[in-house]
Amino acid sequence: MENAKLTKRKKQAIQTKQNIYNAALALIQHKSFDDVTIEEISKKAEVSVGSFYYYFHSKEDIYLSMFKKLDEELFRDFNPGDYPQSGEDLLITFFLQLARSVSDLGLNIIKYSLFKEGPVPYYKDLYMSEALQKIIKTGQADNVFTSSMSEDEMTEYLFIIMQGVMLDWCITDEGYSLEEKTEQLMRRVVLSIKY
Amino acid sequence: MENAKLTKRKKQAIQTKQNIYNAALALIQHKSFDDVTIEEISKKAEVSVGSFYYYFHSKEDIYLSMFKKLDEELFRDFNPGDYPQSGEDLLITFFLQLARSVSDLGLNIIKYSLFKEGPVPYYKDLYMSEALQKIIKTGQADNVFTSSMSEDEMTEYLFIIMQGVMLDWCITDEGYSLEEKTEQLMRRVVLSIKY
Amino acid sequence: MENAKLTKRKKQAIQTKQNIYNAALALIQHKSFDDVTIEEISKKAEVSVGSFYYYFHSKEDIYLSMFKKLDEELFRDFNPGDYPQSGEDLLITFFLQLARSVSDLGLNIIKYSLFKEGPVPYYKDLYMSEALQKIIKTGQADNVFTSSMSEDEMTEYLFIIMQGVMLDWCITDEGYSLEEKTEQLMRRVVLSIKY
Amino acid sequence: MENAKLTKRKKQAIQTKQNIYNAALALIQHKSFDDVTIEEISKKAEVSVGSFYYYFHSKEDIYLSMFKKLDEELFRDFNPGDYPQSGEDLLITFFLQLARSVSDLGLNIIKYSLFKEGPVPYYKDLYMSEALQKIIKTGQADNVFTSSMSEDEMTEYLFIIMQGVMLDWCITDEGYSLEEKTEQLMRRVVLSIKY
DNA sequence: TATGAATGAGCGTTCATTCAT
DNA sequence: CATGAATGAACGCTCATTCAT
Repeated sequence: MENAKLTKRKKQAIQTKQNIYNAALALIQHKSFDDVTIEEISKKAEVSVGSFYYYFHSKEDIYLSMFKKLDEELFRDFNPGDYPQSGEDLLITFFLQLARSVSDLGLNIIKYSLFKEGPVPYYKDLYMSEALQKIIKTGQADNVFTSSMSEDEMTEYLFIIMQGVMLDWCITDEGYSLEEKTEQLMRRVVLSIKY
Repeated sequence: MENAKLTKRKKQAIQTKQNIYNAALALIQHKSFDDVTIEEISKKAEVSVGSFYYYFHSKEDIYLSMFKKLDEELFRDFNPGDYPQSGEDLLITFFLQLARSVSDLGLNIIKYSLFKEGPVPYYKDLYMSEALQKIIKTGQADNVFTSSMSEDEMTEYLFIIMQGVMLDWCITDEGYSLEEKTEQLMRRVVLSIKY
Repeated sequence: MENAKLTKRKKQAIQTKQNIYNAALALIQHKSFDDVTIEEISKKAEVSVGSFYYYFHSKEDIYLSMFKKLDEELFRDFNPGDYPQSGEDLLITFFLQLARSVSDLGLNIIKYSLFKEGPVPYYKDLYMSEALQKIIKTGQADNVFTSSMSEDEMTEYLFIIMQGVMLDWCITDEGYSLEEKTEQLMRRVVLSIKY
Repeated sequence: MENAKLTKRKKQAIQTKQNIYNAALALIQHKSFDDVTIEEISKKAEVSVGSFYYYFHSKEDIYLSMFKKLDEELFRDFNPGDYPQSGEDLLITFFLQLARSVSDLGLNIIKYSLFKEGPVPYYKDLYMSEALQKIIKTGQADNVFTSSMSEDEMTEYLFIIMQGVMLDWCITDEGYSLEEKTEQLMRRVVLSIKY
C-alpha cells in the first residue's frame, strides 16, 4: 500500500534524486571524481546546486551511494545455492561478476573509493565480502579448498589479490579487458588454495 | 679532485635541496601528497617558496624524485647472484625489501604514485621490475618455478598481487605490518607458480 | 509581463554584476588593466572573489564586455540617414563620437585592447567598422570622396590613422583632448581622400 | 688612442654586454618582452643572472637600450642632403627606412615600447623626429609641402599616422609587409600636405 | 521542494631583483 | 667581473558549501 501512497510530489522527488545520481554516474565515466564538480552534476541533472544538496549531504555522500549501490545490487542476495557451479568455478564466476560491474561503473569511482582519505567502506563490511566467504566456506567443506587457511584469511587473501587486479587495470587506464585478466589471474591463484 | 672543488656555496645548495626533499618527505608521512602545499614544504625546510621552485620544477617533480629514488637506490644494482638464497626464498626476500622501503617511504607517496593522472612511472619501467624478472628467469631455469607462464606473465602476475597487498595496506591506513603481510601472502602465492 | 516577473533576487543579481562591472571600469581609469587584480575589483564592488567569477568567466571576459559594450552601444544601430550632415562632416562626426567614448572608457582599456595577445576583436569585426563603411559608401556615391580607393581600402586607411591618433593620446597619457586632436587631424586627412 | 688602451678585460666586458644585448634581441623576436625573462636572456647569452644585472640596471634598462639604439643608428646622422630625392619621395624614403628597421627589430619591442607604463622615449625626443623635421622644413621651403601647418604640427601629424600603421601591423601580427603598407598609405597621406 | 547567488580560503606557480661569495 | 642561490609578494582561478528567498 505504501507505493500507492506516493504522492506525485514524492515521486517527483525520487525521480529528481535518481536524475542527480545518474548525472553523476555519467560524468564519472570520463574523469576522476575529484574533477567532477557539483555544479557540473547539477547542470547535467538539470537541477540547481541547492537541489543537489537537498538530496545529498555532500559530495562524499553521493560517492558513497554509488559504491554501496554496486555492492548491494550485486551481492546482497547472493546465494551460492543459486548457482549451478561450485568450488573453483563458482569462485571464478564470483570474481567475473565483480569485474563486470566494476567495468560498468568505470574505473574512476573505483579509483576514488580506493584512495579516499577518511572513512572508506572497506571490503570487509560489504555484501560482496559476505558472499565470497560463503563460497569459500562451502568450498572448504567440500574439500575443494585447503583448510590450511581460515575462511577469513582466505577471503582477505583473495580480495587483496582481486584489488591488485583492479588497481592494475585502473593504472593502465582500462588498457585491457578486466574480465579476461581477472579470469586468467584468478585461475592461477586458485592453485595456491587448492585442497 | 672535483669533489674537493665543491665550494661552500655549492655544498650549501646541495644541502638546501636535500632539506626541501626531507621536508617534503616528512610532511608526506602524515597526509596525502595532494594535501601538502608548497608553502608548507618551504616553511618546514626554512626556505622561500621561490627556493622550492629553484630546485624543483613543480610539485610533480619532487614527487617523481621520491619515487624514482626509491626504485633506483634499491634495485638499480640488484643482482640475484649477490644473494645467498634462490628460488622461492629469493623471491620472498625481494618482496620483503620492497615492502620495507615502501613502509619507510610512507603510504602517501605510494598512494599518489598509484593513482596519478598522467605520466606515472609504471612498474614495468622500473628497475624493480627488471630485478624481479631476473629472479623469475633464474627460478624457471632451475626448475623451481613453473614454465607454464612466460617470464613476462609471471612478473606481471606477481606485481599485480604485490600491488594488491600494498593497496590493502594503504586502505587500512597502515593498520598492520606490511612486511609480515607480504611474507604471509607471498608464501602462499608462490604455491601457484611452483614447478 | 516578463520584466515584471523579475524577482527581487534576480534584480539583485543584475545589480551585483553591474557593480562588479562598474568597479572594474573605475579601477581601470587609473591603472593598466594588467595591474588591476580581481581581488581589487571584488573589494571595490564589495563582493567576494567567487562572485566575480560567478558573473565573469575570467579577467579576459570582463575586458571583452567593456570593449564590446562600447562598440555595440555606439554603433550597432548607426545609420547615416539619422544624421543631418553628410560626407566630410559626417565622417568627422563619426570619429568625434568614437573619440568621445574612448575618452570616457579611459585609455587603459584601449591600450589593453590594442595589444592583447590572442583573440582581440579587431576593428574589422566591429560595428563601428560597418558604420564607417556606410559613411564612405555614401560619400563615394555622392562624389564627395575619391573612388580611387575601394570602400574597404578607405575604411582601413581611416581606421589605421584613427588608431594612430588614439595611440598617441595613450602614449602621452591623455595629455590633451582626444576630441580636439581627432577633429584637427581628421580634417586634414580628409584632404587625401577628397574627390 | 683610447681604443688602444682597451685592456683585454675591458674588451671582454664590452663583448659580454653585447652578447646579452643580442640574446635579448633574439628572444624578443618570438615573444613579447614581458614574456622574456632575465633568466632566459642570461642563459642564451651564457652568462649568469648576476652578470645581466651588472651590465643592465633592470629589465627596463635593456629595453630602452634597444629602442634608442634603433633610433641612433638610423637617424643620428640623417641629413637630407645625403639623399638624391627630395620632397615627397624623400619623405617616403624616410618612412620606408623606418618601416624596414622596425620590421627587423620585430614587432614585440615596438609593442612594448608603445605601451609601457612610465617613461617611454617619446618620438619627439628621438633623432628620427629631428630627421623628419628636416625633411619637412626643406619641403616647405621648396613649396612642395603646404605651409598651412607648422613644421612641428606636420611632424606630429605624420608620426601619428605612421604609428597607426605600425600599430595595425602589430595587431594583425605581422600579417603583411610593413614596408609595402607604409608606402601605400603614406603616398596617400602626402596628398593632404601638398602645397 | 527548489533555487542560484554568494562565499572565501586556498593553491601552484612566476620572476625581477639582491647579495654573499 | 662574475656567479647563482635565495627571496617573497603577487596573481588568476577553483569549488564545496551555505542560506535567504
